[in-house]
Amino acid sequence: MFALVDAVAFYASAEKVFDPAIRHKPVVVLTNNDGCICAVCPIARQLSIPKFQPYFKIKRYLEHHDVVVRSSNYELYADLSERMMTVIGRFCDDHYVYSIDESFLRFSGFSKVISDWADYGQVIRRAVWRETGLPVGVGFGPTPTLAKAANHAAKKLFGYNGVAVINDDKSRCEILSKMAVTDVWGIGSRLGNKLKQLNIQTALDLANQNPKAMRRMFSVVVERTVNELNGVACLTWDEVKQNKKEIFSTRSFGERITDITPLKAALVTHAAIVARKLRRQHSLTKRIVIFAASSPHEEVYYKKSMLYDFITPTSDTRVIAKAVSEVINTLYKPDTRFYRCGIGAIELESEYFYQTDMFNKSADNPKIMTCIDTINNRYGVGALSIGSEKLTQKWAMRRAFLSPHYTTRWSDIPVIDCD
DNA sequence: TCTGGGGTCCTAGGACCC
DNA sequence: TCTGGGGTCCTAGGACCC
Repeated sequence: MFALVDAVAFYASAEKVFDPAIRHKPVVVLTNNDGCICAVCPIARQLSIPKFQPYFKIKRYLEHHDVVVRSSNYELYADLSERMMTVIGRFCDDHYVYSIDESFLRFSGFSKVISDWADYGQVIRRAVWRETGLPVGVGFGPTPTLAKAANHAAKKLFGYNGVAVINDDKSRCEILSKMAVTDVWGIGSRLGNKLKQLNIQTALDLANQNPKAMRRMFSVVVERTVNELNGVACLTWDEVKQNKKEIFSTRSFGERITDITPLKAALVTHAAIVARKLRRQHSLTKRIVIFAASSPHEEVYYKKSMLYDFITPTSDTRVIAKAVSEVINTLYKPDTRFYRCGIGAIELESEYFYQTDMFNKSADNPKIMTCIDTINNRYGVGALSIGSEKLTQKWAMRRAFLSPHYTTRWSDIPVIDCD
């Protein structure tokens, strides 16, 4: 049995945890640079606020309906996420954090102990609520795709109260028949449109297709989805937990940049983020892509990207930052209004099977990196960083509606006034 | 006045080489 | 006279997810 646990409108719910005044109000959270709406709480959802619309386009509508608007407080969300995942982890024998607010759980042998999965789901919900103040939905299913579907039912369909279980054909058909095909994990709007032309409307319609025919018409991914919807496991636990094959860090700037110094500072910061992510999954990269670009909405669009190959694969922040120094002059173009930049590690290999080079000594120093990671894990990311990250903060993101860092900054800790 | 997220994986098509 | 294969690498863009 698998389960998928995720938070209801995570960012918006996180904003409500330490701010009782907005708990019963419509709340939305914006993406980086206050660009788009990315989270809509259930109360705000009733106002049919669309996700991923540019904020400035619906600003007036939000004001008119007295909607509380917040910038992304990533420091707060990351910390609450970690607490939430720690609680969830207690209830299964293995779990995999799939994104900041969702986690796959695996239960092997639990069926002998647990007679009622729905009850068990409520136990998990109550524990997370009690210990973090976050509302979560829980979906159980015999395959990861069905667990995802049950999770959808738990949160969106009437009568489930936050927990749904698929454990026989009746519950499976019941839930899948009420789900649109585009609510299935892996079926987006494009595939959805094509499927609708074949009169495949609901998730159950899709489940009833011939898997081989689906493969011929679409892809092996759709075939796998059909099988999974029928309880035939195609994604093994190891595949669900697989390491990333590419790791990117990209960001748009708070304001357009024309100087080379802030561009370099931003890219070195991305180098540090990518290297940290690589180390976390015990990977090294042989090749990275470094890019900078103007806004695609600009009249003349400028984008330059460069590949950089390392002689020996690396996950060392300093080595990747040095690559930035080497290419920055080629990337930079004077009088260009840079809008975003980033770095991606695109050819990864495991650090456990590292092949040394006979003629070139690796510049990596794992001990220094481990030391930096340990300090940053304890005192916060950025406590220790590469000097050129700090050259300037001119590129920092815009966050006009930022809430306090309640859990990660001493000065922001909530105070209860007892008078 | 002007504003438009970020991450991962996959594939089609072009360039180049033998 | 005219025809014409197959592999690798790179890039851009599509698709999906949250």
